[in-house]
Amino acid sequence: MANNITIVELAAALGLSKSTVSRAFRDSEDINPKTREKILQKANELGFSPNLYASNLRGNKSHTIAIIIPEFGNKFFSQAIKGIEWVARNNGYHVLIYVTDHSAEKEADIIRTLVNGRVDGVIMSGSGEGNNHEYLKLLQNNKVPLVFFDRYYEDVPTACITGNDFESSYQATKHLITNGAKRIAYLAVNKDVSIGKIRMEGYKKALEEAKLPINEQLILDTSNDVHVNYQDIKTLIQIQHPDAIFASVERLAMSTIRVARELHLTIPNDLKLICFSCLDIADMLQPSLSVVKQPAYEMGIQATSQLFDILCGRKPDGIRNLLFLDSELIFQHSSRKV
Amino acid sequence: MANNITIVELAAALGLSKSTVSRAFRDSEDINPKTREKILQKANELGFSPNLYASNLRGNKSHTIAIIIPEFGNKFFSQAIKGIEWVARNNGYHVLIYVTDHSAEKEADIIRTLVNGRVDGVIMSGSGEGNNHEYLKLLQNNKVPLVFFDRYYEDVPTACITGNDFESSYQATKHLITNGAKRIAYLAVNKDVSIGKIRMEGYKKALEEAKLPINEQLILDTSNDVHVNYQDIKTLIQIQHPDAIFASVERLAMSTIRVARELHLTIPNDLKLICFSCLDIADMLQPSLSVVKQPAYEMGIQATSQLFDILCGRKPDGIRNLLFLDSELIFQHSSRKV
DNA sequence: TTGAAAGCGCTAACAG
DNA sequence: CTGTTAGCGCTTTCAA
Repeated sequence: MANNITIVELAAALGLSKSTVSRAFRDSEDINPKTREKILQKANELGFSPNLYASNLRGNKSHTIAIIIPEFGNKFFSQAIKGIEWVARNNGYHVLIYVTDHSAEKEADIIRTLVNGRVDGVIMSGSGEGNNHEYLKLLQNNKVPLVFFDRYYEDVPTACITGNDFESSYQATKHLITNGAKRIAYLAVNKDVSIGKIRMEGYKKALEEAKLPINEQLILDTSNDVHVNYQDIKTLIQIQHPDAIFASVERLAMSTIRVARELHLTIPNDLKLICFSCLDIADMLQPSLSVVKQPAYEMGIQATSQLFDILCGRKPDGIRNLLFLDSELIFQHSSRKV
Repeated sequence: MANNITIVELAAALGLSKSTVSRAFRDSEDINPKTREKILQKANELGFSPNLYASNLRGNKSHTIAIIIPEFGNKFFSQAIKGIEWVARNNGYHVLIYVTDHSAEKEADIIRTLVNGRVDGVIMSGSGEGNNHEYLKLLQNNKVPLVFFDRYYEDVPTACITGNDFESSYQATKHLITNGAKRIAYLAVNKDVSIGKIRMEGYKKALEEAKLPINEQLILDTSNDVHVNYQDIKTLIQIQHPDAIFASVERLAMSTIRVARELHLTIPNDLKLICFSCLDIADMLQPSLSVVKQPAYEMGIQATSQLFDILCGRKPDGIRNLLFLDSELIFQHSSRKV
């Protein structure tokens, strides 16, 4: 709860006016350095600091940004947030965090709480579902710039930092083919989000190029429920007998490993596996896991830098502007020919 | 940037007074439901929402809490934050996040930015270093309650949710002994923080009970630099030849696995390993990793609930109050007798 | 260089 | 149930 002592009391204690005290806390040069010194010292002594809400109300800005992400817990988002927090702090900004659990509805709710001045900008990885992104207009109407990272909506014109997912998916799939795979299953996340679609297109391109059939039975659209996914993956493997799996996100690969274990299938002998993941211990898994590793931290840094570019007027808002950062392909045992 | 349209304009557009409009947005019952409906509808139409900073300035509260943690990226903190965010949102609160990189100085800096009304409460896992926690008095002076989770400072009287670390460490060490270990090394984090000390005490108790010597050479106080730790662990193993290692945090166990690999030591044959970790794929590692698994999500939930208890006056602030949540001991291959 | 005064947009008595 | 009014604590002209 805000400070008890106010600028008026501080001023009184010093025999000055509140305007002078106020100046001491701004970058104002209209003040005698000695006076400022005296004020700052007294403030420190009395434990005074200017009330944030009064300042913001006058100044009309919050020095706060929001991060909105669909899930929390994998290395990708952890790293990205770390980057975001770092840049924000260096710019004297604070960071609010929101998790949607992949619910577009929650996403919309959150957005609605942000347009009353709470934040100066938003960095978001989209939760997908539906394609009505009207609520994002709220941000625009309130001049709150938005920057996407990783998962963006194609119909929303704004800056966006993402991976070179088409190319990586293509390369990853090609790698599986090179290693002898012929029936490669693709585990998709939400096809409504950019990455759901694009990663799949890379996969399809590799198949086409190798003259392998694109079998829709081998493409599994997954949910956000880990148990449902487990069952679906199990069924897919039992019925379709793929010889390789390309998981578009880490958690699907983990479920795959558990299913394989239950079905007594050996990776990579019976089933090859590769996935998108930022796990730093992929090489310690049994078997070591082949991954497409996105530069998560860098993505966070870039997204936030772009947001500040917009906030500082160095770049315009509301312009579609995609920046692709290269992922690293790390081939280990899980995808290798045996 | 805040909304352009104000409560006054909305009132004008409806031919009402601004107090009536204000009431429509509070839980006030002093308003005709029909009027409220009309107001809310018009507000929606005009894209109005009450300016946050004006409300906060009047109401003297921010509906925001802060999380301060030393590091970011391991499952423990991810899960805890998830719990915190969940409870906060259910209470209509927003969550600011701050990472200190284990720097007590940064921690103090952050605290200083929080006492101007920015937050109503703070949830923190201490970064340790030094034992001058004077800066935390700032919070108390400004009536901003603080709740610790996991890593607390013993000299700060406040609520604290942590694991039953003494018991878990004791059990984990005992387990290593039962499985034949005689020279058990302990990898400590910062001994200034509660967990650094307490986890080590559990380790020592188990040794004493088994009449094994407590060898300070086998206790490694680690830094926050992964490379330095790697070297130190390597040196420890090469010179002291421990037959087991108890790592007090996950990342130290990961470094140990890498060192063992470099030195061609097999786990658990040449070296047994157990550690504190919330990793959900500990069983997929090679070898599967024995862990002390703290209820991270639950800890976040409990810490935040307690904070709200204090905020709502259901509990007093500034009282030392430790709550211990039981960890789960999961023994897998890395610590087993061969 | 400092002070006086007018709000920022909203809330909460109080009166009607 | 609705309107009037007096601030919340600060910033920022404008005048001194």
